[in-house]
Amino acid sequence: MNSFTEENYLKAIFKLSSPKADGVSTNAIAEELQTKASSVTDMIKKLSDKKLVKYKKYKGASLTKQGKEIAVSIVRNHRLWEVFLVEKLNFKWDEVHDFAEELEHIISIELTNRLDAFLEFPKYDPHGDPIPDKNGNVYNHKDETLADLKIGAEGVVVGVKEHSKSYLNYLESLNLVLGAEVTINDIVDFDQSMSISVNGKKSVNISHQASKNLIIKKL
Amino acid sequence: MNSFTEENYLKAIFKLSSPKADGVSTNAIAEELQTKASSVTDMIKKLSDKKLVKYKKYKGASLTKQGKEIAVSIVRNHRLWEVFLVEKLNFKWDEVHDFAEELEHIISIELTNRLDAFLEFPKYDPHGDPIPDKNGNVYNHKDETLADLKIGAEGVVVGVKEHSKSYLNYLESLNLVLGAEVTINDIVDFDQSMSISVNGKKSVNISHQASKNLIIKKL
DNA sequence: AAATTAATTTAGATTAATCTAAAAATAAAA
DNA sequence: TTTTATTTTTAGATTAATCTAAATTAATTT
Ligand SMILES: [Mn+2]
Ligand SMILES: [Mn+2]
Ligand SMILES: [Mn+2]
Ligand SMILES: [Mn+2]
Repeated sequence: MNSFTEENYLKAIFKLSSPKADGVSTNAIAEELQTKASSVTDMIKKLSDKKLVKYKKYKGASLTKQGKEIAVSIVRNHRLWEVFLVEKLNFKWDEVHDFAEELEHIISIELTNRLDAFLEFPKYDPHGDPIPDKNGNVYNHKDETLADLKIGAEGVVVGVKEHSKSYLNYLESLNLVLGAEVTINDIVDFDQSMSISVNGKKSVNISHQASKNLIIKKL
Repeated sequence: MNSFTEENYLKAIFKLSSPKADGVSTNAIAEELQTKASSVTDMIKKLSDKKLVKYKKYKGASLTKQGKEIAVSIVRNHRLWEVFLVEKLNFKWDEVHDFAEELEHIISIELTNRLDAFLEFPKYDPHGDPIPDKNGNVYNHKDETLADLKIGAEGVVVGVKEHSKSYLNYLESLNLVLGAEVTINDIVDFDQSMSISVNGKKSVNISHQASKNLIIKKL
């Protein structure tokens, strides 16, 4: 068995991995987990001994097949529990992450699959993040954000790249929830802030900081 | 915040406490938690420092008001999650305890109360154990077991005193589930084993070992 | 009441996860 | 290609939870 700590390291390395770069740096993991580089070195050695992580001194860490399987199953768990908390217990999308951080560590394929069935096999979590299927396949959104759109373009909100309470609350106040339709009316050249219409209502303003974290599917 | 370990100690002391005796012995706690007496001494000192446990050297441990509140809220959590797992995810009554042992440590009054509401405020868990209410009140069953009944007596199964998989499976094979009606047809004087009818069906035999762990409400 | 047995506590070690500070390796700049 | 800056690793300490073995206190028997 793996400790919660080990599982959180696997999840962090999974999150920080990209198809291009070969290894995740010690500092990046430390930043993600709010810990120190020296602690990270210790842990990735340990995970390497357990054959969950590939590690070469000074060359960063990457997940083995087995390590990735565990990481994906935890992400699957996390997102399914978030769906449960929003759909069944009526929590808001900004309230569920911390609970899911704990629930995700109850590792049981049987439990996860039954939860999945109970929720009727959701494809996305309350933040638009894709839920990995039984076999560990994840189909991520194209990484197109509101900030990438041109004047006149239209799109639908399909996800967020930032999960803080304050950001999610702010989006909600603008009705920029999942499924909302957006039209770009104007872009200010100076700071790239935008005037947009949400669901055809009157124009509101949104900063670049906010627009670049909103994932959009163009219409 | 308290660690899982600390919470498990509080729960153990709660479980072992009785209105009559004043303190729970070190050895009893060690036995309950499958650990050593010396470890227990260390932990109850720590919980005493935190004012969750009253402790006098060599005199055993008991919960303070605050310690008891925490223990009861964990028990409430545990039993509600067990109901969820059986009622919503269709697990069997012998499959849910270990999951609940983990779920119970996600401490949030809000989460617990919403789960309670979602489950429509159940009074008992899948093993017949009473679920403490919002205010921490628990109404236990009278401690009358099948073994206490006389020949000719009738009763309803309302709970179990033993939660092992093998016992629960055995009961199920005899249809001795919650709500089943039992009639005592005969008692063998030698070993106190019983011949009983379940829901009016033909007589089956049950050992004293098994009958004394089945909680019954007389009709 | 003294001796024996049982229960409990203390002393000292161990393991996991963490940290700070210093050393070593790599990357970037001059 | 040296020098400097950054990143990463190592060395050594710390804290929580555990253990074994020894010492102490309490309970039970003689
Ligand atoms: Mn989340
Ligand atoms: Mn999410
Ligand atoms: Mn249980
Ligand atoms: Mn139960």
